[in-house]
Amino acid sequence: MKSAQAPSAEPLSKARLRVWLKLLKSVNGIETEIRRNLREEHGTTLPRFDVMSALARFPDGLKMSDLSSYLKVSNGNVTGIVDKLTEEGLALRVAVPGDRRAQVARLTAKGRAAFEDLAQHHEDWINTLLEGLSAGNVDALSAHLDSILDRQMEED
Amino acid sequence: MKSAQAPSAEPLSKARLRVWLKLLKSVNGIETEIRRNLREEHGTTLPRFDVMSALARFPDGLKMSDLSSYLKVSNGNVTGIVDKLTEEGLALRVAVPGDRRAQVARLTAKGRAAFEDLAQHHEDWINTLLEGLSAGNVDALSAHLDSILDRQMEED
DNA sequence: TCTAAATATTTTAAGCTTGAAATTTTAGGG
DNA sequence: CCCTAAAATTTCAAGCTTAAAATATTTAGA
Repeated sequence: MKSAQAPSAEPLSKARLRVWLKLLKSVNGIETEIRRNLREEHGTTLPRFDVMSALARFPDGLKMSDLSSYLKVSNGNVTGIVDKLTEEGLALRVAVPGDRRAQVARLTAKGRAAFEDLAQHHEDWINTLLEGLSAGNVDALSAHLDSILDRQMEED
Repeated sequence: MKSAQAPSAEPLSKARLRVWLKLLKSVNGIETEIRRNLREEHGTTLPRFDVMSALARFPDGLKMSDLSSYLKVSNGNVTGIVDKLTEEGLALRVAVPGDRRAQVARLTAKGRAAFEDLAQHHEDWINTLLEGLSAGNVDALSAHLDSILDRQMEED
């Protein structure tokens, strides 16, 4: 007895490769535009925005190591970015009582205000860039991404 | 008379922002794994793979400027990468007859062989990373990405 | 022919990113 | 108490990336 599925002209691995390239192109296009907006309209960068965004979610601050694992970047990376934000008065480091190795990074009031402004514009940019997606499209796309993300959870 | 659409607890812009973050997470997760495989198993990097991949598609070679616009990166960027590939005997620059400003970058035989090996592994890695997507999922996801990409075409 | 603008590429400075090494501090076993 | 391992962070070297400046060449117009 034959297989239930029709023979495909293209193996599934090729179709997956093709959709991967399309995924990459979509994300890179949006990311390039966001970086351009951040630079030209706000004189900042995406890594800085990402760090500020993480710190905004944790008003009590985040240990440097928690910040880097949250953002999935190296420890050394966040060191430099927090250094710069601190020089500009947007963030600060606070000693952790009871552990002199650790420090917690926090946004200053100025940093919070700057982030609120950036975040609103960021949402607007994304809303425009994803104009082609209806509410239904968003849900369907989200479900497909979940099946990719599920696999990533497993491997750690 | 009331609007046909039910009031949503969450505005569409928030839903789009959420799916954008998920898109980013999916792509970054896959990309990190590909970079790790390229580094640990083949001693190379994604930018080098991308350049080799572009050159492999154009056996007669690509002008440096065509290469950078094809890859959507800066001119200066490909200069450095082609320099390194050339030092290693994987690529070479050929003068363009009739225009002494321009040069065409090409893969050497060694470069083509190296790329074939990388490309096969790359397809395998993607096939595994996207294991969660059936053929039908791939097509549906692809359609959604098209509606994002369509918009990117417009703005140039 | 001369020359200004356009084109192709490389160079440069600044910032991002990583993995690995170095530093400081803490924790635990003897 | 001592000493080794683990943990938190920073420093470092190397590579990627960009925008802008510099260089070289070609094109087109006066």
